[in-house]
Amino acid sequence: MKNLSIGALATRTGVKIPTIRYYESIGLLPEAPRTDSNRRLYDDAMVKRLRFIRHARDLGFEVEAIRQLLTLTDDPGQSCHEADALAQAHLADIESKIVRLQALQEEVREMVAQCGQGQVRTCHVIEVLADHAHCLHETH
Amino acid sequence: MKNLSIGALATRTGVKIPTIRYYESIGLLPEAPRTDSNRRLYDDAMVKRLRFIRHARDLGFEVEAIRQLLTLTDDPGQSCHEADALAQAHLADIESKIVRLQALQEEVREMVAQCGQGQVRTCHVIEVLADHAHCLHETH
DNA sequence: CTTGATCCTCCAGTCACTGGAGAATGTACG
DNA sequence: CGTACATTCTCCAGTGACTGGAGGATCAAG
Repeated sequence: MKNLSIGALATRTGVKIPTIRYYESIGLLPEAPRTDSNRRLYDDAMVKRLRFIRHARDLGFEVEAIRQLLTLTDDPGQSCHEADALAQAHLADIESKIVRLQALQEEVREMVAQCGQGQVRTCHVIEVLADHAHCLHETH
Repeated sequence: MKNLSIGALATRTGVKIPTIRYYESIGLLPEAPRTDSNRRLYDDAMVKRLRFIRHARDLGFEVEAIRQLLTLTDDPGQSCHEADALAQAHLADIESKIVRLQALQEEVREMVAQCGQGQVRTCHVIEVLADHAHCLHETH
């Protein structure tokens, strides 16, 4: 699909209009071409890019990390050295997030199971998520 | 360990001192007891609670969600009805995050593998993460 | 051609921190 | 015991990532 308005882009991605303009202003999205009357135009490629940004933000990645990931995809001929190091760092980060989410999931499930027996009794979500063993690459 | 200073708590959890005070100010941490000279005192329970908060924030949960999760654990006798609904909602959210992280992981891995052959060639991180099928419970 | 929806820019507000100023307190060494 | 350096205190201003309102232009339908 070509020539989407900013509103159409917003409904297709779940990203609010002011946020889309904000992403453009900080360079996460390229400057959109405009109509004669100065309105922004988007296409399917932008829908995909914006959905990617939205998911990554929702998963706790900050804008700078997303910018790096996007550079990786925007610049297919770039040197492998930098790209690889960057990708490895992000992989470690992703792995750590998955492990901690799974621990959290397990604990909430257990809590719900106990709940089925009448009351939320002993909950140790905190103990599990606080476990330092789940911090794979962090320095604290 | 008892009677930790705010600095000791900060180094044990990786959370900065002003952030700890901020969490107290918004009620995520209880008001810490003070020494005669007005300095905050913490114990191991607070180390665990704070590590939990840090991980959850890092995983993209917002403060309100964390507050709810903490209420679940703080209040073991609470009614099951509310707690269960709340926990189910958080479980769906966690599941969705895991799925999207795994898709991202897969794609970055593939990108790195291609990288081993010389260059970052065709990268479709965006396509995968942008896939609407990965949005399990969201309305967009 | 009017009416309502959508868009524009600009700018102020919110959430979740982050850090500096200035003052008080603690700790360590000569 | 004093003095020097570290740590803490409160208050307040700044940052990152949005979020939303004001005021005005433009578009699409009837």
